[in-house]
Amino acid sequence: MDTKQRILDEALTLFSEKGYANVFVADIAARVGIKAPSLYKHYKNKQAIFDAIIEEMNRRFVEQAGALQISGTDAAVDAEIYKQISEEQLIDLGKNLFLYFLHDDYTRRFRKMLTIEQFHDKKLADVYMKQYVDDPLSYQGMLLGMMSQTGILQTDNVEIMTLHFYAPIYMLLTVCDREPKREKEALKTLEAHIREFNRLYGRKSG
Amino acid sequence: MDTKQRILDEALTLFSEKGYANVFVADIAARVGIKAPSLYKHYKNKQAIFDAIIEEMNRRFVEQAGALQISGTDAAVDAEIYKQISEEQLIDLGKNLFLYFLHDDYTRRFRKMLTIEQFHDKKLADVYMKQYVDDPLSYQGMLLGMMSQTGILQTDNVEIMTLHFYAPIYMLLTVCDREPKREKEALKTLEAHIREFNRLYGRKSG
DNA sequence: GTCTATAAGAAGATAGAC
DNA sequence: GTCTATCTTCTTATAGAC
Repeated sequence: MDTKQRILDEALTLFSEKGYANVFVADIAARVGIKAPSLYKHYKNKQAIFDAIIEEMNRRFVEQAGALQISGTDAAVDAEIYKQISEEQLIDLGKNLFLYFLHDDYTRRFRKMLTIEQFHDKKLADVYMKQYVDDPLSYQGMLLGMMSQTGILQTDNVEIMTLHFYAPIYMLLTVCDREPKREKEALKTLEAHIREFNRLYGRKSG
Repeated sequence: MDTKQRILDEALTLFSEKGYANVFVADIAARVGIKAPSLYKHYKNKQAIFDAIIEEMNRRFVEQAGALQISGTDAAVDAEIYKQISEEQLIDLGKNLFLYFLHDDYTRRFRKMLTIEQFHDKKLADVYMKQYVDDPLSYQGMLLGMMSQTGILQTDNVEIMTLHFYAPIYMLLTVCDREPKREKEALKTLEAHIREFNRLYGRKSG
Protein backbone atom coordinates (compact mmCIF):
# COMPACT_ATOMS: atom_id res chain seq x y z
CA MET A 1 0.00 0.00 0.00
CA ASP A 2 1.42 3.41 -0.89
CA THR A 3 1.96 6.14 1.68
CA LYS A 4 -1.04 8.19 0.63
CA GLN A 5 -3.35 5.23 1.20
CA ARG A 6 -1.63 4.19 4.41
CA ILE A 7 -2.26 7.66 5.81
CA LEU A 8 -5.98 7.20 5.21
CA ASP A 9 -5.91 3.78 6.78
CA GLU A 10 -4.07 4.78 9.93
CA ALA A 11 -6.07 7.98 10.25
CA LEU A 12 -9.32 6.03 10.07
CA THR A 13 -8.14 3.70 12.81
CA LEU A 14 -7.24 6.62 15.06
CA PHE A 15 -10.36 8.67 14.27
CA SER A 16 -12.57 5.65 15.01
CA GLU A 17 -10.90 5.15 18.38
CA LYS A 18 -10.49 8.70 19.62
CA GLY A 19 -12.50 10.99 17.42
CA TYR A 20 -11.16 13.58 14.99
CA ALA A 21 -10.31 16.29 17.49
CA ASN A 22 -8.33 13.97 19.75
CA VAL A 23 -6.08 12.69 17.00
CA PHE A 24 -3.02 14.78 16.16
CA VAL A 25 -1.42 14.93 12.78
CA ALA A 26 1.78 13.72 14.45
CA ASP A 27 -0.04 10.59 15.69
CA ILE A 28 -1.11 9.65 12.20
CA ALA A 29 2.35 10.30 10.81
CA ALA A 30 3.96 8.21 13.55
CA ARG A 31 1.81 5.20 12.71
CA VAL A 32 2.68 5.54 9.06
CA GLY A 33 6.35 5.78 10.00
CA ILE A 34 7.02 9.34 8.89
CA LYS A 35 7.13 12.75 10.54
CA ALA A 36 4.19 15.12 10.58
CA PRO A 37 5.48 17.62 8.01
CA SER A 38 5.94 14.85 5.42
CA LEU A 39 2.26 14.19 5.62
CA TYR A 40 1.54 17.58 4.11
CA LYS A 41 3.11 16.43 0.84
CA HIS A 42 0.20 14.00 0.51
CA TYR A 43 -2.70 15.99 1.91
CA LYS A 44 -3.29 19.71 2.15
CA ASN A 45 -4.22 19.55 5.83
CA LYS A 46 -5.85 17.42 8.52
CA GLN A 47 -9.37 18.10 7.30
CA ALA A 48 -8.41 16.90 3.82
CA ILE A 49 -7.48 13.53 5.30
CA PHE A 50 -10.84 13.29 6.97
CA ASP A 51 -12.65 14.26 3.78
CA ALA A 52 -10.72 11.67 1.79
CA ILE A 53 -11.82 9.00 4.25
CA ILE A 54 -15.47 9.97 3.83
CA GLU A 55 -15.08 9.92 0.07
CA GLU A 56 -13.53 6.49 0.11
CA MET A 57 -16.23 5.28 2.44
CA ASN A 58 -18.96 6.44 0.12
CA ARG A 59 -17.20 4.82 -2.82
CA ARG A 60 -16.89 1.50 -0.99
CA PHE A 61 -20.48 1.57 0.19
CA VAL A 62 -21.77 2.03 -3.32
CA GLU A 63 -19.40 -0.61 -4.67
CA GLN A 64 -20.39 -3.24 -2.17
CA ALA A 65 -24.07 -2.36 -1.92
CA GLY A 66 -25.14 -5.94 -2.42
CA ALA A 67 -22.42 -7.62 -0.42
CA LEU A 68 -23.00 -5.27 2.46
CA GLN A 69 -26.57 -6.36 2.91
CA ILE A 70 -26.43 -10.05 2.35
CA SER A 71 -24.71 -12.91 0.60
CA GLY A 72 -22.70 -11.03 -1.97
CA THR A 73 -24.86 -11.87 -4.94
CA ASP A 74 -27.37 -9.46 -6.36
CA ALA A 75 -30.86 -8.90 -5.06
CA ALA A 76 -32.73 -10.80 -7.76
CA VAL A 77 -30.65 -13.91 -7.16
CA ASP A 78 -31.06 -13.56 -3.42
CA ALA A 79 -34.78 -13.26 -3.87
CA GLU A 80 -34.96 -16.55 -5.77
CA ILE A 81 -33.08 -18.27 -2.98
CA TYR A 82 -35.17 -16.83 -0.21
CA LYS A 83 -38.45 -17.76 -1.81
CA GLN A 84 -37.87 -21.25 -0.46
CA ILE A 85 -35.81 -20.44 2.60
CA SER A 86 -35.58 -22.69 5.64
CA GLU A 87 -35.31 -21.58 9.25
CA GLU A 88 -31.60 -22.38 9.26
CA GLN A 89 -31.12 -20.24 6.15
CA LEU A 90 -33.01 -17.39 7.75
CA ILE A 91 -30.68 -17.65 10.74
CA ASP A 92 -27.73 -17.57 8.39
CA LEU A 93 -29.10 -14.46 6.71
CA GLY A 94 -29.26 -12.64 10.02
CA LYS A 95 -25.96 -13.94 11.32
CA ASN A 96 -24.10 -13.13 8.11
CA LEU A 97 -25.40 -9.59 8.09
CA PHE A 98 -24.52 -9.16 11.75
CA LEU A 99 -21.04 -10.63 11.47
CA TYR A 100 -20.24 -8.73 8.29
CA PHE A 101 -21.17 -5.43 9.90
CA LEU A 102 -19.31 -6.33 13.06
CA HIS A 103 -16.12 -7.88 11.73
CA ASP A 104 -15.37 -6.29 8.37
CA ASP A 105 -12.44 -4.12 9.26
CA TYR A 106 -13.32 -1.11 7.17
CA THR A 107 -17.00 -1.26 8.01
CA ARG A 108 -16.33 -1.48 11.73
CA ARG A 109 -13.95 1.48 11.84
CA PHE A 110 -16.16 3.60 9.59
CA ARG A 111 -19.18 2.91 11.76
CA LYS A 112 -17.34 3.82 14.94
CA MET A 113 -16.09 7.04 13.39
CA LEU A 114 -19.58 7.90 12.14
CA THR A 115 -20.96 7.25 15.58
CA ILE A 116 -18.48 9.57 17.24
CA GLU A 117 -18.62 12.37 14.71
CA GLN A 118 -22.28 12.24 13.73
CA PHE A 119 -23.44 15.23 15.74
CA HIS A 120 -20.43 17.23 14.64
CA ASP A 121 -21.23 16.90 10.96
CA LYS A 122 -24.80 16.38 9.78
CA LYS A 123 -23.60 14.64 6.61
CA LEU A 124 -22.18 11.83 8.72
CA ALA A 125 -25.45 11.31 10.53
CA ASP A 126 -27.08 10.92 7.11
CA VAL A 127 -24.49 8.39 5.96
CA TYR A 128 -24.91 6.42 9.17
CA MET A 129 -28.67 6.43 8.91
CA LYS A 130 -28.65 5.29 5.30
CA GLN A 131 -26.07 2.60 5.86
CA TYR A 132 -27.33 1.06 9.09
CA VAL A 133 -31.03 1.82 9.12
CA ASP A 134 -32.69 2.71 5.85
CA ASP A 135 -30.75 0.54 3.41
CA PRO A 136 -30.85 -2.64 5.48
CA LEU A 137 -34.58 -2.15 6.14
CA SER A 138 -35.22 -1.55 2.48
CA TYR A 139 -33.18 -4.48 1.20
CA GLN A 140 -34.40 -6.93 3.79
CA GLY A 141 -37.92 -5.65 3.36
CA MET A 142 -37.64 -6.68 -0.26
CA LEU A 143 -36.44 -10.18 0.64
CA LEU A 144 -38.96 -10.71 3.41
CA GLY A 145 -41.63 -9.34 1.11
CA MET A 146 -40.79 -12.10 -1.38
CA MET A 147 -41.05 -14.70 1.34
CA SER A 148 -44.37 -13.25 2.35
CA GLN A 149 -45.65 -13.48 -1.22
CA THR A 150 -44.74 -17.13 -1.51
CA GLY A 151 -46.34 -17.86 1.84
CA ILE A 152 -43.19 -18.76 3.72
CA LEU A 153 -43.87 -15.86 6.04
CA GLN A 154 -47.30 -14.51 6.84
CA THR A 155 -48.11 -10.87 7.52
CA ASP A 156 -50.11 -8.00 6.16
CA ASN A 157 -47.47 -5.46 7.14
CA VAL A 158 -44.11 -6.26 5.59
CA GLU A 159 -42.57 -3.03 6.90
CA ILE A 160 -43.24 -3.91 10.53
CA MET A 161 -42.22 -7.51 9.99
CA THR A 162 -38.91 -6.26 8.62
CA LEU A 163 -38.49 -3.97 11.61
CA HIS A 164 -39.09 -6.97 13.86
CA PHE A 165 -36.43 -8.89 11.99
CA TYR A 166 -33.77 -6.18 11.80
CA ALA A 167 -34.16 -4.02 14.93
CA PRO A 168 -32.81 -6.72 17.27
CA ILE A 169 -29.86 -7.25 14.94
CA TYR A 170 -29.18 -3.53 14.93
CA MET A 171 -29.40 -3.31 18.69
CA LEU A 172 -27.06 -6.24 19.22
CA LEU A 173 -24.64 -4.59 16.82
CA THR A 174 -24.53 -1.38 18.85
CA VAL A 175 -23.97 -3.51 21.95
CA CYS A 176 -21.01 -5.37 20.45
CA ASP A 177 -19.47 -2.19 19.06
CA ARG A 178 -19.25 -0.89 22.62
CA GLU A 179 -18.55 -4.19 24.37
CA PRO A 180 -16.89 -6.69 22.03
CA LYS A 181 -16.83 -9.25 24.84
CA ARG A 182 -20.57 -9.67 24.50
CA GLU A 183 -20.35 -11.01 20.95
CA LYS A 184 -20.78 -14.66 21.86
CA GLU A 185 -23.81 -13.92 24.01
CA ALA A 186 -25.14 -11.67 21.23
CA LEU A 187 -24.88 -14.45 18.64
CA LYS A 188 -26.86 -16.79 20.88
CA THR A 189 -29.50 -14.12 21.38
CA LEU A 190 -29.54 -13.44 17.66
CA GLU A 191 -30.22 -17.08 16.87
CA ALA A 192 -32.97 -17.32 19.47
CA HIS A 193 -34.45 -14.12 18.07
CA ILE A 194 -34.65 -15.47 14.54
CA ARG A 195 -36.08 -18.82 15.63
CA GLU A 196 -38.80 -16.96 17.49
CA PHE A 197 -39.31 -14.63 14.54
CA ASN A 198 -39.77 -17.65 12.30
CA ARG A 199 -42.20 -19.20 14.74
CA LEU A 200 -44.22 -15.98 14.98
CA TYR A 201 -44.38 -15.21 11.28
CA GLY A 202 -43.87 -18.64 9.73
CA ARG A 203 -46.50 -20.96 8.33
CA LYS A 204 -48.32 -22.71 11.13
CA SER A 205 -47.64 -26.12 9.55
CA GLY A 206 -44.00 -27.18 9.20
CA MET B 1 -30.01 28.48 39.32
CA ASP B 2 -26.62 29.41 40.76
CA THR B 3 -23.56 29.95 38.61
CA LYS B 4 -21.94 26.65 39.51
CA GLN B 5 -25.00 24.74 38.32
CA ARG B 6 -25.47 26.91 35.25
CA ILE B 7 -21.93 26.08 34.18
CA LEU B 8 -22.79 22.38 34.26
CA ASP B 9 -25.96 22.98 32.33
CA GLU B 10 -24.40 25.05 29.56
CA ALA B 11 -21.39 22.76 29.37
CA LEU B 12 -23.64 19.75 28.92
CA THR B 13 -25.47 21.46 26.09
CA LEU B 14 -22.24 22.30 24.33
CA PHE B 15 -20.59 18.92 24.95
CA SER B 16 -23.66 17.14 23.60
CA GLU B 17 -23.58 19.22 20.43
CA LYS B 18 -19.87 19.41 19.66
CA GLY B 19 -18.08 16.93 21.86
CA TYR B 20 -15.72 17.69 24.73
CA ALA B 21 -12.63 18.55 22.68
CA ASN B 22 -14.46 21.03 20.44
CA VAL B 23 -15.87 23.05 23.29
CA PHE B 24 -13.63 25.74 24.73
CA VAL B 25 -13.79 26.94 28.29
CA ALA B 26 -14.48 30.40 26.90
CA ASP B 27 -17.58 29.08 25.07
CA ILE B 28 -19.05 27.72 28.27
CA ALA B 29 -18.27 30.92 30.15
CA ALA B 30 -19.84 33.05 27.41
CA ARG B 31 -23.12 31.14 27.62
CA VAL B 32 -23.16 31.57 31.38
CA GLY B 33 -22.46 35.27 30.93
CA ILE B 34 -19.02 35.42 32.50
CA LYS B 35 -15.42 35.33 31.28
CA ALA B 36 -13.35 32.18 31.14
CA PRO B 37 -11.09 32.90 34.12
CA SER B 38 -14.11 33.36 36.42
CA LEU B 39 -15.08 29.83 35.70
CA TYR B 40 -11.99 28.57 37.49
CA LYS B 41 -13.39 29.90 40.76
CA HIS B 42 -16.12 27.25 40.45
CA TYR B 43 -14.24 24.32 38.93
CA LYS B 44 -10.59 23.35 39.07
CA ASN B 45 -10.38 22.88 35.30
CA LYS B 46 -12.28 21.80 32.22
CA GLN B 47 -12.08 18.11 33.05
CA ALA B 48 -13.62 18.78 36.46
CA ILE B 49 -16.67 20.24 34.72
CA PHE B 50 -17.00 17.12 32.62
CA ASP B 51 -16.61 14.88 35.66
CA ALA B 52 -19.24 16.84 37.57
CA ILE B 53 -21.67 16.31 34.68
CA ILE B 54 -21.11 12.56 34.76
CA GLU B 55 -21.58 12.53 38.50
CA GLU B 56 -24.82 14.42 38.27
CA MET B 57 -26.00 12.15 35.49
CA ASN B 58 -25.37 9.06 37.58
CA ARG B 59 -27.16 10.64 40.50
CA ARG B 60 -30.19 11.50 38.38
CA PHE B 61 -30.32 8.10 36.78
CA VAL B 62 -30.40 6.38 40.13
CA GLU B 63 -32.92 8.86 41.50
CA GLN B 64 -35.35 8.46 38.63
CA ALA B 65 -34.79 4.75 38.02
CA GLY B 66 -38.50 4.04 38.05
CA ALA B 67 -39.64 7.12 36.22
CA LEU B 68 -37.03 6.60 33.57
CA GLN B 69 -38.40 3.25 32.58
CA ILE B 70 -42.09 3.72 32.76
CA SER B 71 -44.96 5.54 34.47
CA GLY B 72 -43.19 7.05 37.43
CA THR B 73 -44.53 4.65 40.00
CA ASP B 74 -42.52 1.75 41.32
CA ALA B 75 -42.16 -1.62 39.65
CA ALA B 76 -44.51 -3.56 41.89
CA VAL B 77 -47.32 -1.10 41.28
CA ASP B 78 -46.63 -1.10 37.55
CA ALA B 79 -46.72 -4.88 37.55
CA GLU B 80 -50.20 -4.88 39.09
CA ILE B 81 -51.41 -2.54 36.39
CA TYR B 82 -49.88 -4.46 33.55
CA LYS B 83 -51.27 -7.80 34.64
CA GLN B 84 -54.51 -6.71 33.04
CA ILE B 85 -53.16 -4.43 30.34
CA SER B 86 -55.03 -3.64 27.14
CA GLU B 87 -53.49 -3.11 23.72
CA GLU B 88 -53.92 0.64 24.07
CA GLN B 89 -52.12 0.57 27.40
CA LEU B 90 -49.30 -1.44 25.90
CA ILE B 91 -48.98 1.20 23.18
CA ASP B 92 -48.90 3.88 25.86
CA LEU B 93 -46.16 2.01 27.69
CA GLY B 94 -43.98 2.00 24.57
CA LYS B 95 -44.79 5.55 23.55
CA ASN B 96 -44.18 6.96 27.01
CA LEU B 97 -40.82 5.29 27.25
CA PHE B 98 -39.88 6.50 23.79
CA LEU B 99 -41.05 10.07 24.31
CA TYR B 100 -39.46 10.34 27.75
CA PHE B 101 -36.10 9.24 26.40
CA LEU B 102 -36.45 11.50 23.39
CA HIS B 103 -37.83 14.67 24.93
CA ASP B 104 -36.59 14.90 28.48
CA ASP B 105 -34.06 17.65 28.19
CA TYR B 106 -31.43 16.25 30.48
CA THR B 107 -31.80 12.71 29.20
CA ARG B 108 -31.52 13.79 25.60
CA ARG B 109 -28.36 15.85 26.08
CA PHE B 110 -26.75 13.20 28.27
CA ARG B 111 -27.44 10.51 25.70
CA LYS B 112 -25.96 12.58 22.89
CA MET B 113 -22.85 13.29 24.92
CA LEU B 114 -22.49 9.63 25.84
CA THR B 115 -22.81 8.71 22.20
CA ILE B 116 -20.11 11.13 21.12
CA GLU B 117 -17.66 10.42 23.92
CA GLN B 118 -18.24 6.71 24.42
CA PHE B 119 -15.11 5.48 22.67
CA HIS B 120 -13.02 8.14 24.32
CA ASP B 121 -13.88 6.97 27.81
CA LYS B 122 -14.88 3.35 28.43
CA LYS B 123 -16.89 4.34 31.51
CA LEU B 124 -19.27 6.27 29.29
CA ALA B 125 -19.90 3.29 27.06
CA ASP B 126 -20.83 1.35 30.18
CA VAL B 127 -23.22 4.04 31.36
CA TYR B 128 -24.84 4.18 27.92
CA MET B 129 -25.22 0.42 27.74
CA LYS B 130 -26.75 0.19 31.20
CA GLN B 131 -29.10 3.09 30.65
CA TYR B 132 -30.38 2.33 27.16
CA VAL B 133 -29.97 -1.40 26.77
CA ASP B 134 -29.62 -3.47 29.90
CA ASP B 135 -31.86 -1.58 32.33
CA PRO B 136 -34.78 -1.14 29.93
CA LEU B 137 -34.57 -4.80 28.89
CA SER B 138 -34.48 -5.89 32.49
CA TYR B 139 -37.32 -3.68 33.68
CA GLN B 140 -39.57 -4.35 30.74
CA GLY B 141 -38.67 -8.02 30.88
CA MET B 142 -40.09 -8.01 34.38
CA LEU B 143 -43.32 -6.36 33.27
CA LEU B 144 -43.78 -8.51 30.19
CA GLY B 145 -42.94 -11.56 32.29
CA MET B 146 -45.87 -10.67 34.56
CA MET B 147 -48.14 -10.36 31.57
CA SER B 148 -46.93 -13.70 30.34
CA GLN B 149 -47.69 -15.33 33.69
CA THR B 150 -51.25 -14.05 33.70
CA GLY B 151 -51.73 -15.22 30.14
CA ILE B 152 -52.12 -11.79 28.56
CA LEU B 153 -49.04 -12.54 26.48
CA GLN B 154 -47.92 -15.99 25.44
CA THR B 155 -44.32 -17.10 25.05
CA ASP B 156 -41.85 -19.53 26.48
CA ASN B 157 -38.96 -17.10 26.08
CA VAL B 158 -39.61 -13.84 27.91
CA GLU B 159 -36.13 -12.55 27.14
CA ILE B 160 -36.63 -12.73 23.39
CA MET B 161 -40.15 -11.38 23.65
CA THR B 162 -38.77 -8.39 25.54
CA LEU B 163 -36.12 -7.91 22.87
CA HIS B 164 -38.88 -7.94 20.26
CA PHE B 165 -40.74 -5.30 22.22
CA TYR B 166 -37.85 -2.98 22.99
CA ALA B 167 -35.37 -3.28 20.08
CA PRO B 168 -37.64 -1.40 17.64
CA ILE B 169 -38.16 1.33 20.24
CA TYR B 170 -34.41 1.61 20.73
CA MET B 171 -33.78 1.73 17.01
CA LEU B 172 -36.40 4.44 16.44
CA LEU B 173 -34.81 6.41 19.27
CA THR B 174 -31.40 6.38 17.59
CA VAL B 175 -33.09 7.49 14.38
CA CYS B 176 -34.81 10.46 16.01
CA ASP B 177 -31.69 11.49 17.90
CA ARG B 178 -30.00 11.94 14.55
CA GLU B 179 -32.97 13.18 12.55
CA PRO B 180 -35.56 14.84 14.79
CA LYS B 181 -37.76 15.46 11.75
CA ARG B 182 -38.57 11.77 11.61
CA GLU B 183 -40.27 11.76 15.00
CA LYS B 184 -43.82 11.83 13.67
CA GLU B 185 -43.14 8.97 11.28
CA ALA B 186 -41.36 7.12 14.10
CA LEU B 187 -44.37 7.42 16.39
CA LYS B 188 -46.61 5.95 13.71
CA THR B 189 -44.18 3.09 13.20
CA LEU B 190 -43.93 2.59 16.94
CA GLU B 191 -47.68 2.24 17.26
CA ALA B 192 -47.89 -0.19 14.35
CA HIS B 193 -45.03 -2.16 15.88
CA ILE B 194 -46.78 -2.57 19.22
CA ARG B 195 -50.10 -3.51 17.62
CA GLU B 196 -48.32 -6.21 15.66
CA PHE B 197 -46.39 -7.26 18.76
CA ASN B 198 -49.68 -7.65 20.61
CA ARG B 199 -51.18 -9.61 17.74
CA LEU B 200 -48.16 -11.93 17.62
CA TYR B 201 -47.82 -12.55 21.33
CA GLY B 202 -51.36 -11.85 22.55
CA ARG B 203 -54.04 -14.36 23.37
CA LYS B 204 -55.56 -15.74 20.21
CA SER B 205 -59.05 -14.93 21.50
CA GLY B 206 -59.81 -11.25 22.12
C1' DG C 1 -16.63 36.23 42.19
C1' DT C 2 -15.64 38.82 38.31
C1' DC C 3 -12.49 41.14 35.56
C1' DT C 4 -7.96 42.23 32.36
C1' DA C 5 -3.60 40.82 31.21
C1' DT C 6 -0.65 37.29 30.35
C1' DA C 7 1.96 33.05 30.87
C1' DA C 8 2.53 28.29 29.25
C1' DG C 9 1.93 24.86 26.21
C1' DA C 10 -0.16 22.28 22.56
C1' DA C 11 -1.07 21.40 17.79
C1' DG C 12 -1.44 22.65 12.85
C1' DA C 13 1.10 24.10 9.24
C1' DT C 14 5.22 26.11 6.52
C1' DA C 15 10.26 26.87 5.02
C1' DG C 16 13.94 25.15 3.14
C1' DA C 17 17.81 21.62 3.22
C1' DC C 18 18.69 16.99 1.58
C1' DG D 1 9.22 12.69 -0.28
C1' DT D 2 11.33 13.04 4.01
C1' DC D 3 13.59 15.56 7.37
C1' DT D 4 14.67 19.48 11.21
C1' DA D 5 13.63 23.86 12.65
C1' DT D 6 10.32 27.15 13.30
C1' DC D 7 6.19 30.00 12.97
C1' DT D 8 1.53 30.85 14.15
C1' DT D 9 -2.51 30.29 16.29
C1' DC D 10 -5.40 28.71 19.55
C1' DT D 11 -6.62 27.25 24.24
C1' DT D 12 -6.04 26.28 28.93
C1' DA D 13 -4.94 28.13 33.05
C1' DT D 14 -2.88 31.58 36.41
C1' DA D 15 -1.82 36.30 38.51
C1' DG D 16 -3.40 39.94 40.63
C1' DA D 17 -6.54 44.18 40.72
C1' DC D 18 -11.26 45.44 41.97
